[in-house]
Amino acid sequence: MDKKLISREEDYSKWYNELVVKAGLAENSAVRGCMIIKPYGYAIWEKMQSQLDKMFKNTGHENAYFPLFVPKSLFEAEEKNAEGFAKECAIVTHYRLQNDPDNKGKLRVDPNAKLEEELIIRPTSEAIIWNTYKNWIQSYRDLPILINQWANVVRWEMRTRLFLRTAEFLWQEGHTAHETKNEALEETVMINNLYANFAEKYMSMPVIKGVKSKNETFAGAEKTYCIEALMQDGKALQAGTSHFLGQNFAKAFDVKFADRDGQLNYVWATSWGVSSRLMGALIMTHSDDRGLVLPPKLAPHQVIFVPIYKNEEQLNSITQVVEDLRNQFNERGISSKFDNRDTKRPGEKFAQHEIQGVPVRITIGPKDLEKKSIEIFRRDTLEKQFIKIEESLDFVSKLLDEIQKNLFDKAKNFRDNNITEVENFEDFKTTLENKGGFISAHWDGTDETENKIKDLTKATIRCIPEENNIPGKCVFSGNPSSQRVLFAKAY
RNA sequence: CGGGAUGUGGCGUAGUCCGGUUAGCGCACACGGCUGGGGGCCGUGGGGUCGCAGGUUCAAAUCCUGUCAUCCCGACCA
Repeated sequence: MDKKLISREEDYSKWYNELVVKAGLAENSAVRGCMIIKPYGYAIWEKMQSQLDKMFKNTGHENAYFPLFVPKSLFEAEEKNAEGFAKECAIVTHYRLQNDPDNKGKLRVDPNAKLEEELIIRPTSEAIIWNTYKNWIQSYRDLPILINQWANVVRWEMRTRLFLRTAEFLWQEGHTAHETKNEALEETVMINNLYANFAEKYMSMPVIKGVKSKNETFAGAEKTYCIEALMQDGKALQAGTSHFLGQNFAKAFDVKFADRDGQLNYVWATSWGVSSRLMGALIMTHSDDRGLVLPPKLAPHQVIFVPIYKNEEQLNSITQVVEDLRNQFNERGISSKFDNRDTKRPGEKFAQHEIQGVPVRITIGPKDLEKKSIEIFRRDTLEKQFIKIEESLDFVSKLLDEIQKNLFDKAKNFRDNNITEVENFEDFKTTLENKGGFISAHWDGTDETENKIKDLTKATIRCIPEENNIPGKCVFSGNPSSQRVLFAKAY
């Protein structure tokens, strides 16, 4: 691995890209805009996945799986949704290849194998799922339907970026059907809170909960709730969305049910999702110039043991101590790994685990065994200390909690320091230019103003936060505003 | 799709303007040894259709034409 430290003074996206590759999380694939997620990166994703899955199930949801292909006729049924995704679809038009008569050894698309109806590779699954729900729902007794799907989707974006925006990405998408508007709205809000909770408790990433402006609302939704995070370069990242779909999809796919009074009604719907983009969020929130910094709750292993030895005899006595400690850790729910590769020297191991963000490293060598102590290193503050072996279990257990909390506090502190309230458009522009981050400003609520501000500054309304109802005057138009909203440049 | 740039062992590159020995270097890799508490040292070695196709020439990584791909900046976006 290159010895050069990753420096934030260089271009931030270059820094980010190098970090992702060097930490062994992912790399660009030969297929345009697609990414290969390597085992270490996937292990982190699995941690997120299993935690989220648990949270969904605790709130009454079940997993299911729907097809990758969406027939075009289904896709176009909900007009706004179709329009929103039309420009970024991958489309299957043929089903067979044949030997190319003009080009020996090559294959070509068999012109006779054209599909009667094209298949869209799902950019999201509302269409195919609602076409299915139509057959599942007749009565209020069939409701609610609370389903989540773990899947890949494809969006043919012009410009891509590892984890943050790839042509194919992994996500979960929840699709629920409800008897009443209120119930659907409650579901939407509940999920948004669940996402916020996950981001803050597990990713140690502070988020702002709120609602999207009309411009930024999901295509086909009535209302989009979201969680927004701030990255270290001052740009905002949409980390998760939860949509109240009203009856739009029910009407588009003709999903009616007999209500408690025997009346036919359209069902009320929600959909919500988070994606492998959260990996990018995790990386950009905590990493430093020495690499990744993982919150203990999402680290594939929380503790890495590195032995220092000159001969096999020494290694054997170290191994005994390590195995004993690992058993104790395991019983306490602390995951660990013993890096006893004899193909790498200690210095290189230190560097590797550091760039991979392992929260705690324990080094044990002959000198330590003599003193019955071990060296404990924490990744977040880079501090080392020596601890008696018999005290190490309690120490590490507390330390992991402390790291988890410290990462959150640090990120929150940064975030809070980068929310600036401005009262006029001049300040708006200079703050955005010089400081970045979120700008809290009054807005008259019109698309027109939002678009003009976007054209002039590239900043968009990231969200209309909850719990902020003090009226004022729009920073751009001077017209009355019901509350402050958060502007930022976004990923 | 518009503007810009770049394609040379696994990775990063020199050489291209001004054609001329066997295409050079660093990292990585393999072997041997010294080592081992922060990416260590010495020695030896393997690995290249210079993106692809065509042309000019005694001679092409280098010049010309075409083509493909990738990256950056815009429009688009989880």
